[in-house]
Amino acid sequence: MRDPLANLPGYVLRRASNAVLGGLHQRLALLELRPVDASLLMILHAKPGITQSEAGRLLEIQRANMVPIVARLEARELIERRRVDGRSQGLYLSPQGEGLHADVRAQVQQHEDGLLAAIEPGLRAQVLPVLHALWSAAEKLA
Amino acid sequence: MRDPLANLPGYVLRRASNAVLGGLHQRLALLELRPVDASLLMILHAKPGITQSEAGRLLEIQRANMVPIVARLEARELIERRRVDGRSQGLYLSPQGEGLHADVRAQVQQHEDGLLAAIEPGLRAQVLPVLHALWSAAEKLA
DNA sequence: TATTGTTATACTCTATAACTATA
DNA sequence: TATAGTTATAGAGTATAACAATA
Repeated sequence: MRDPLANLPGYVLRRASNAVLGGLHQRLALLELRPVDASLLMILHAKPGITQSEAGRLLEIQRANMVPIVARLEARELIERRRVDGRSQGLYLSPQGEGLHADVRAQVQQHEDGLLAAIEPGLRAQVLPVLHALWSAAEKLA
Repeated sequence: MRDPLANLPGYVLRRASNAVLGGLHQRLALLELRPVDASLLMILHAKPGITQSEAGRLLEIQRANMVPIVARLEARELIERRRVDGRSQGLYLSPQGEGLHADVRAQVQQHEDGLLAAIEPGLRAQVLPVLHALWSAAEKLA
């Protein structure tokens, strides 16, 4: 056997994840964004006004680790903070942020089109169902 | 929409991978092993005498980063090094390593059985084909 | 009391460069 | 010249603890 771990779903899942993320990383680097930055831009586009903590819970990133991410995007004037109450602040895409979000969407779309094109047609429709099933199965066990 | 990124295969792939790996991490912690340690034990069981560099290429871990992994397992007397020539050394499971490998196999098997049991039966047979397709699609694009 | 944002910090994982000894 | 193993180091990502201000 060439790769003795190739029959282990968990192992293949991780290898696939790393390989796919690597490709996306390259594409997003063209926009000077990391994958996590891009995901936050997409969250803010879909849920404008969400707080930093809420976004962190959605992405499974802890409060403390959201700080440098938000600061980085704010420093580039891609996002804005507006006070909600004394302790919370809603996050919004700035006009530049909306513009860059469109580029992100395009890169993500091209990336995924490229991936799906390299997968046998009969399997394509199974990709998302299988991934969601694995995700929810793993979370149920935890 | 609850999670605006739930339609992105790459995102769901990463979330699924992290969730699955988290569960495996907990199980292997019972054996005081990290996932990468367990994967190396399985490689050595399947390919005794493989060199450190070859194992690294198989697992996509760079030479330099293999050093602490091998040192950790050797310090626990789970693996042995035998010189092949002046610069290479074959790696082998020690008797204790073989014993622990059996425990690793059992934990991995239970982990994956638990996962598959939480997935709709009709989807189970698609899991490995989809993951391999994603892996090889991503590597083709790179 | 619980939550938000923050700081500081530590640990793991990964990446690169350089060195030696050998092929 | 190329490869194996190694060292040192830097960069990410992630985890915990603590604090002030506010709900």
